[in-house]
Amino acid sequence: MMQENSPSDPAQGSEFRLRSLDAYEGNLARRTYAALREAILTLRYKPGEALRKQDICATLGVSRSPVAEAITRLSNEGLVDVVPQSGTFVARFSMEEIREGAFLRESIELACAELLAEIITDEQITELRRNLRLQKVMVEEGDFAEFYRLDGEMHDLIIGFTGFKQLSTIAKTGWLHVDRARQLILPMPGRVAETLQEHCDLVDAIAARDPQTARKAMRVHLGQLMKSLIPLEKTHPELFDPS
Amino acid sequence: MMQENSPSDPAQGSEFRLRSLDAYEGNLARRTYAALREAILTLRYKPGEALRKQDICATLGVSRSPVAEAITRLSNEGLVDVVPQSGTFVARFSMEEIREGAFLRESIELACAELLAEIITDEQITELRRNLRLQKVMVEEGDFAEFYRLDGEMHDLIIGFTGFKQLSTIAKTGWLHVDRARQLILPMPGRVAETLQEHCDLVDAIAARDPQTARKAMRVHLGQLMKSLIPLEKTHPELFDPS
DNA sequence: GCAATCATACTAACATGCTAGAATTATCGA
DNA sequence: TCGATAATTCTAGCATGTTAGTATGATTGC
Repeated sequence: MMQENSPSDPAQGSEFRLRSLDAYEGNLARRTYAALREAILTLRYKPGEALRKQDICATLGVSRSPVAEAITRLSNEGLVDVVPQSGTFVARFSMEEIREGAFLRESIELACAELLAEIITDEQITELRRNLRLQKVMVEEGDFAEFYRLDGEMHDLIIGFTGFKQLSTIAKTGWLHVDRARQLILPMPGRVAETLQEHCDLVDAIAARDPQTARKAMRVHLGQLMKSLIPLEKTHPELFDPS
Repeated sequence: MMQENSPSDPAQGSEFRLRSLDAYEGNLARRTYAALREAILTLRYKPGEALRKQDICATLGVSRSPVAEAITRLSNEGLVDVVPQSGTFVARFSMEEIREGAFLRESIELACAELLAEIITDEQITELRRNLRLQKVMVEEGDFAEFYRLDGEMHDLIIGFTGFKQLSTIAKTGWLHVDRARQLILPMPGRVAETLQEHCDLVDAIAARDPQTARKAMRVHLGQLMKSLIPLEKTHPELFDPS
């Protein structure tokens, strides 16, 4: 199978793309997984690119076992494609998968919002509003990276308030593909401000214990996001699955 | 860590519990995973029991590598608990996890039902009704195993009709814990008939393109199921997580 | 008889050797 | 020059050796 790793590539070769395993915790396999995952999600490994086990082993200073286990996990999440007896390749974007991830997260969060309408406490609402205030500051300061971190944290809070432990992980796993694609769009101050407003609307609806409105707010929010992602398939066709 | 594998156990020891790998497909690791998974879900391996890698290797006739990989995957799904440097144990039931699995599936299916209200085709509705007729036959014949298989198939159909490919897998993964616990309750003809009726209500609502009613039907359906599961924690305390 | 200590037998985790098959490159023939 | 074929060099997958840490059971000291 041809996987077109353009040979004339600027040979970003030797691995400056993986953070040291010290940055993570757990056993070697888990840390290797975390390092690879981060590199893939931040596009330091490009979609379609081949993953060279030997290089990874050398760079991280571990044997093939933990690397193999890490790759298995990445394969389960759909971040890499394993071709038997041939090679492992960073998965290309697929608009279908992106839609699916967004749909999954919407499903889960809508259900959570609905549940929360009955059980959310005032302290929890306060925590959400505190997060929103920080988001506002980051928008004003133009610190988009931190804004997106807070964005993720807010969604985590909403899901976590239901008391379910695994749900957030599942929602995030589906969200992976969306997150990776989002790396490609430069944050535009105007759009970020809109996003913040959408977050406020969502939290307002939850705080008002109004699941119907929360539903609509979530719908709008994700709809806007998808609208910004769809053009990517035209502007970066080489990163997308030929479908 | 003490895991109390009562030593005076009737030594169901030597492995008659794993089906031959021939019954599955994929590479050895995947087949080993499938075999173990099936044995755990059908309670041939009991919650809390230690998983002996060596026995598994000997029974299946494979080396430790594929077994290790299989166990890693089971661990990710929460079906086994790995204790570093000590052992691997079949996860005990946890009512919290069961609730969570049910909630996840409900979330996904509700969202799917809502989406389907707009896009479902007549052919798809026909397929659902065909499945329901078969369910009815199985209830009448008392073939509960086949009824539950059709049950699962129906849910798969509903999710599959949205066109999303991975969603069904995710819903099923969450549902694992529910399914395993369900093995403990003997199917009562009366309850099974009720279940069938609930399925009919759900499909009717979807066919009528009425997401609100589908919502309620799903709620009722899963609520009934949970009601039958909750007593298990009292009747089989040894299989549950001390929580 | 009982508690603390030590030896033993397990385990998960990791490292590494080997094999079959795929992709690439080199070689050869026209 | 070009196309087919053969050799080489990759890979994933599997088997197995090694190590460090845990639990268990025996032994000892009281």
